[in-house]
Amino acid sequence: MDTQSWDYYRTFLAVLESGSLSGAARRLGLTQPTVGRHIEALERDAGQQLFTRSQRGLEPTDTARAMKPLAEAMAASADAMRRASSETRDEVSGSVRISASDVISIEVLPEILAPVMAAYPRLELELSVSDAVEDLLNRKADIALRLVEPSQAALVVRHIGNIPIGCFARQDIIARFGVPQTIGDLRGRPTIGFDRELSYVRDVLEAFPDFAVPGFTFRSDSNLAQLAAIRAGCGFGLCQRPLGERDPALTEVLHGQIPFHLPLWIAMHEDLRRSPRCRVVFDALVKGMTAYIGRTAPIKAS
Amino acid sequence: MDTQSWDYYRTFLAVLESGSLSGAARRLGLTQPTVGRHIEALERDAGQQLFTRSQRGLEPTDTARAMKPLAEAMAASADAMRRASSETRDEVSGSVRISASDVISIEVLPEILAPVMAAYPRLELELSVSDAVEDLLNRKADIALRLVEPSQAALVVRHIGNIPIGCFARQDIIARFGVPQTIGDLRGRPTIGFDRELSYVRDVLEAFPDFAVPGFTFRSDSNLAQLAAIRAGCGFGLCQRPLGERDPALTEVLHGQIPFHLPLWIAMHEDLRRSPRCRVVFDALVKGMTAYIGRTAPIKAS
DNA sequence: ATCTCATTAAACGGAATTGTATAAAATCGT
DNA sequence: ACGATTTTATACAATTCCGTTTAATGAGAT
Repeated sequence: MDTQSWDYYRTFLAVLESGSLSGAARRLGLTQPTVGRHIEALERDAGQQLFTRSQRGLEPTDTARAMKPLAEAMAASADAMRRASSETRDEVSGSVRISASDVISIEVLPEILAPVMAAYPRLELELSVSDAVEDLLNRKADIALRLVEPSQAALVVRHIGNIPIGCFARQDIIARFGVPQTIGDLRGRPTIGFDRELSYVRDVLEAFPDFAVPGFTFRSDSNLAQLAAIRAGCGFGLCQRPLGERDPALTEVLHGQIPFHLPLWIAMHEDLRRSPRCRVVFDALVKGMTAYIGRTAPIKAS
Repeated sequence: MDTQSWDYYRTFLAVLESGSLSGAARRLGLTQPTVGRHIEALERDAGQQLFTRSQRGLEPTDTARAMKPLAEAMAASADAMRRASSETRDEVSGSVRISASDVISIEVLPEILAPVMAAYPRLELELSVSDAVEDLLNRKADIALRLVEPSQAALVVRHIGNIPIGCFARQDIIARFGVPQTIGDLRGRPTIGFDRELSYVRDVLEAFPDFAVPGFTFRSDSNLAQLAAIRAGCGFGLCQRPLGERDPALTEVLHGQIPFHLPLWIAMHEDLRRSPRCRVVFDALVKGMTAYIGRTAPIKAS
């Protein structure tokens, strides 16, 4: 019936992720024979092999591969339990796990979170840089900042606003290549953009067919890399307008001609609404991100 | 770091649900001192009490209560792993957990599932009678039959159709009270309906304000109990038309005047699409439920 | 008021799991 | 081609964890 230790599932996941008994043992602080015995027990219970042994590790079978997301869900819940158990009553303490995109995580969140940490010395933060949407479902994060509307029940979501996108370049680039007046002027100038077309880029292009994409001369799918390229003077590129505006070395061009904006949502699991530590961080994020969007000069009517 | 056995979380959940160390020990097949040690270890790690001990059991603290849904999620994932691991490659075997409403579970599913079990002797089925929508998220079920559209990502959903609702009564009731010609005629006759207004009933009434609800003379929130009442001759009542039609003792009245129907959806987690055992059951359910809806005579245009 | 039945808490012996040590095999690099 | 460094698999010793037993405490019923 219930004759199976949950710990076996943990070592199962470690084996799956590390690819070998020895690697899993190192990660878990166990020994290789112990890990081997756990897998053995699981296979005995399942009535079939879960891994094909070889000399360079263990290859999972189809069954084991099908079990992986479940094991990951268990791990996420276990981590969330540790976080929840670290919270003391009526005091902001313990750990909060935040999930956000790379640009937001690196360019925006630190300055918002620093005063929170200063105000609550016993608060710990974990920042998961990820765009995976299902983070909150599987409790891989307590709070998520998303650029699409979370379509989940049992979530408390807050629509902060839309992050405007603008086209920026360094002054020396503008001095050398002049100020483009229309999007079409970008052709022939050095531009920074996407490499392979990401799905959301495709969506944007479908929505705005008028926005002719020039052939980018610097291509990367990482928004962070694009931002760094803009700052380094690789050419003209798109980025969130608040980021471009606060960098004194950058100047905006094509003002009002970029029809993109990113809807920003902050979401949290409903169960955490009464959790002081999550509540504090959630409120700080709402306030901070609102200010982040708000300090942008409004787009003048074209 | 990772210094905590996942088994402790299992015993934690058992203590939470049973309310005492002894009860949890009985359920888990452990002993009371062992369970006590597990909780002790968890509290040591959390740095705070999770339960207040008393002589009639353990009362969870707020922190422990906040951890409960996470522990339940772990348990659900662990169960799902056992089910997944029991599946052998290219053979329909192992266990499939189905979630459906009470009426569907009892009146419709058995006849659909019996031939499936006969065809695959090594297949096991678990039937969870529940209306909880988040069943699939937390992997508390492999396949769910729902009467509302599942608004979840990562699900493969199939809209089967709409289950028509009709008004039925036993012949002796009709003989004694006559055939009502309009809904208004139900007033004064014995009727079967809801007790407290359920949320979905409220939604229906909002959608069809013309449908004046008579004061029911037999009230229950259980659709199953209402059906039993109709069959027992308690009066006129609403039920799924396929159910009413196939019962020779019942006769439909007010044909075409009942504006309700229940949209029927069958949903399964995307990960299970390639699982033979789930696939077989899913397909059988789609076929069976389609037939269930389809054999109903269409409502004549009024 | 007393008896009975539950509960938790603590001490001790035993069993099961774990770790250590070693062998065997194969891959990767030189 | 051969050595070095992986890996898994097996035998044995030790520690940890568990179960049994006991005591203590309080609640509920007669």
